Amino acid sequence: MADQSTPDPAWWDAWRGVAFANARVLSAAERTFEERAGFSLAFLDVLGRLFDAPGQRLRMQELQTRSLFTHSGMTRLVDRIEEAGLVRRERVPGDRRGVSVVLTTEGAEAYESGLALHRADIEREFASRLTPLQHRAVAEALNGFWHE
Amino acid sequence: MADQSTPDPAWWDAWRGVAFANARVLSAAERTFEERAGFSLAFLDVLGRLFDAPGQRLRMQELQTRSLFTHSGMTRLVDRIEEAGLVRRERVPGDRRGVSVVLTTEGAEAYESGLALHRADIEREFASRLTPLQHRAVAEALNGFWHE
DNA sequence: CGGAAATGTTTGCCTTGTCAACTATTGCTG
DNA sequence: CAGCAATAGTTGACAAGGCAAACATTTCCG
Repeated sequence: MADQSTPDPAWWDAWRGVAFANARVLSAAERTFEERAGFSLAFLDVLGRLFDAPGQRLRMQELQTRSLFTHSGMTRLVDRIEEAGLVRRERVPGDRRGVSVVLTTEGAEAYESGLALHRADIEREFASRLTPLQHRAVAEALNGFWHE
Repeated sequence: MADQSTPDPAWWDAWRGVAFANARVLSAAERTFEERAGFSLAFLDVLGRLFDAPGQRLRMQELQTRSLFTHSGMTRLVDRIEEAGLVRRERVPGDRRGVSVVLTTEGAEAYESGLALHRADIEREFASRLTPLQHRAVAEALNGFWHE
């Protein structure tokens, strides 16, 4: 059996905090985002990766590894974003298997305005509950997770 | 437009850290959990709420607000857990609308062994990457999210 | 008391995401 | 350069979750 004498070490509380904060904040932020922005947070995430990429384009593969979707999930997500006119698929010169996903002008605009909305939501639901000191401590402790 | 001169304040980095850590850790932990434990992390979450509840039972409503599912989602999740024999629905005496979800003996056992597995995964994927000081800092900063 | 509003839960329909299998293309190795 | 493994991406079948409406029961209130 598990060791009952160490019920909740600090790392467990830290993890619970992360899991709960993420779930609560995201579900609050997601609730109204779509109707205000016209698209979902999943779209925003993909648009952001493309926005920050050189040439505002990425291969499907890179999109898959940077965000947390499975292969087929990303195919269909990009399908929907493409239908909305925010990205466009292009053949990769020199590799006929590959596809580049390219941000359109409307996509870039949608991203910028969507991001502003989303940041305001996060500021209200998340940032306002922590002190500046806590912001820095959390950022410093967790920033290893989004590069590796 | 948004103020371009404050690109990424600390609270934004803190939020990105939370969101990314959650996604990465959870997807790594989820990958093999089901085959080892015999049930999903969603099950584990529900079983845990029941395990900690007085009488190891909760109304659907309480289950819904404590975990982060919508109403209809919880109905069907409990359906599946019940099919697996880990919980049982009982009528609430005095309110014929209500249902209590009660942990079975197998459910309690499944929870305890599942939790041990899960904690080992979290220790490996999350805890081992932070210092004890960081554990405490993150726990202290975020623990407001799982009580409110 | 009788009907309207509130509460507790489930159901129907649809969207989203996953897994495994499939097609197409490229790279490696003998 | 033949053949086989690896890479890139899509598809089909299906599971899981969301929203709104439905249903059943209880409470409120004139």
